[in-house]
Amino acid sequence: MIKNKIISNLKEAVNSCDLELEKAEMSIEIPHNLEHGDFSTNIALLNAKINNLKPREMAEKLVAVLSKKRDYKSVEVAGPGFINFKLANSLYVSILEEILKSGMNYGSSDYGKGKKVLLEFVSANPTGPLNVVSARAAAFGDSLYHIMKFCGFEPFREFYINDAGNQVDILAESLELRYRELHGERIDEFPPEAYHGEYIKDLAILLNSLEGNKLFHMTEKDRLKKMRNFALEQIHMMQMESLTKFGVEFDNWMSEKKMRKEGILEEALSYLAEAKCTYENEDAVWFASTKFGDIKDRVLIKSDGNPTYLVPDIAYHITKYQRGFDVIIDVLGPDHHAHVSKLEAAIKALNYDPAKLEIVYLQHINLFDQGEKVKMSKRAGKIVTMDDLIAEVGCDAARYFFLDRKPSAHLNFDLELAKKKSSENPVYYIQYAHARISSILKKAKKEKILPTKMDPKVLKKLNKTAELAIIKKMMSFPDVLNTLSDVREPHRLANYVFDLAGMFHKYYSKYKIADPKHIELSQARLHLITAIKNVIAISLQLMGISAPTKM
RNA sequence: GCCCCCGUAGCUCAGCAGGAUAGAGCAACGGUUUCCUAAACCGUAGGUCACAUGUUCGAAUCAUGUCGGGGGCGCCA
Repeated sequence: MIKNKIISNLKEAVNSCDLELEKAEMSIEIPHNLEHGDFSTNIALLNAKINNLKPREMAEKLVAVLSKKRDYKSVEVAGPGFINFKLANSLYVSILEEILKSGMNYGSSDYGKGKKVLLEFVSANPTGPLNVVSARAAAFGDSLYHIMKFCGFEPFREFYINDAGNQVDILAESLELRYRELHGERIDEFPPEAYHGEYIKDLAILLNSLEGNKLFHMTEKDRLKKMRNFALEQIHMMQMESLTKFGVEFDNWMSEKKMRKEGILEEALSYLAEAKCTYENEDAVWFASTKFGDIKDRVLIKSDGNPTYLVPDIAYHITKYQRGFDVIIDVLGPDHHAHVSKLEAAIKALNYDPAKLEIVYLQHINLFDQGEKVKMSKRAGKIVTMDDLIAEVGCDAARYFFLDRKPSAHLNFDLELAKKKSSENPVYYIQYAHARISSILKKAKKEKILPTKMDPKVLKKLNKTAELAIIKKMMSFPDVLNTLSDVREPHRLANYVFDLAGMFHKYYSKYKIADPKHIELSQARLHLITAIKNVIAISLQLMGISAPTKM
């Protein structure tokens, strides 16, 4: 909003000076150094050449016009040709008023222009409890959903259930073995590819309590089918429960089994055949993906007649396109980037727009406890699950720690730190700022110095550097949200709110906020911290973290 | 061999659609409480932004290459 104002002022000035703009995309920045003003632009550096001027000369011409505006305390040329703006205090006041008026809607916008966005995340195999990578995906996807919604996109959350295919058969067989064990059978060698986790034993016990030995009277085929459906259903419920506990919801659960029943695999295959990019070789059906940028051709139908995982994957993505999304975001784990070349090839082959598909890769997580890396082995069934983690550090800390890092970076998760209730732990530091403000407001209310309405004359009392800096920080909030909804990086919000909380704590310890001796000044400050509280609360809400009023 | 991610303070990491003097937290050291929540604050110290070349008014940021770390490359999913 302020930025737009500056841009239009600049363009006016350019016109009135009879100058030209070669590169219209100048930057309007908030300089790190306060001496460089509140905002700064490089317009003259970018466009001096075309006007046959030196950057500083062009900047001076513009400044001559701009400094007549009332919104700026000063407009100056600096360095190699930057133009630095200092805002008039009245502008700060009007910004603060706007923040307060917007309340919990501050920062929301129509920036996304109602673009329909499909966000697919977690999509863990239904063969076991959710692990920490799924937890990271859940925190990431859910926050991105809320942020994009807040920024005017129309996002849609989807979980793809891989409930068909080979690994599901292995799941059924694993359960069968545990079930037979329960009935006294000795299993000498539990196959290495089977699922070894304790949860399979629990499922066997549960199944046994429901069915007893009835299952042995069925044919093997029927029994395995029963095992499979039972395991899938139970594990799916387990996963949903974990996600609910974590505060993560989905708009749709897409079942591969169901899609297969609807004949969507055959449909996908026939589309590819129609596009003339399949062929047979050695009893298998191949996709000529090299025609579309892949490094080698891929098998679609194995020589045993079964489809590879690629077919349902392509079929699923066809549905994503058919459902009319403008943006399709796949949040994938660290071991999936090899899929994408094949998938993209298929999308090109079928003439869908590959630019609509965006892949976000989440990287690995290493858990550390007491400085030691926690060793996990999926094979031996020794993994830390999402439930373990939540039980250990709590939802708030877990979500914050997952969001604090950019998705593409490996994440070292310090369990000890996440459990700490001190300023070392950033999530407490932020929540504490919120609680502290709540407490001050409560006290001010009791002492009857809490203002009931806004008065610009009162707000003008805010003129300390720290106060203006905080307003400036809050002023950038909508921009931060818009940018991160564009680049899909919620970690920027975590960083932002941490900074804001820090600014508040420092401000608090330096200045008395609610002081009955100075009513007007106190009221102005109470307005200021109310605004801070709102911005912190909004940020935490978007990250799925609670904002306590008392700690 | 090919592909993806990472390399910034002792540690964990921000900053990267190019901008002015590179930031924060932790750890280290030294301080702050008759005062609205000390779950806080202040101060000190700490850097060849892995390296090289290029692009330009300007590079931690972009490009190419090198080195180092992590992960991935089946008619498994």
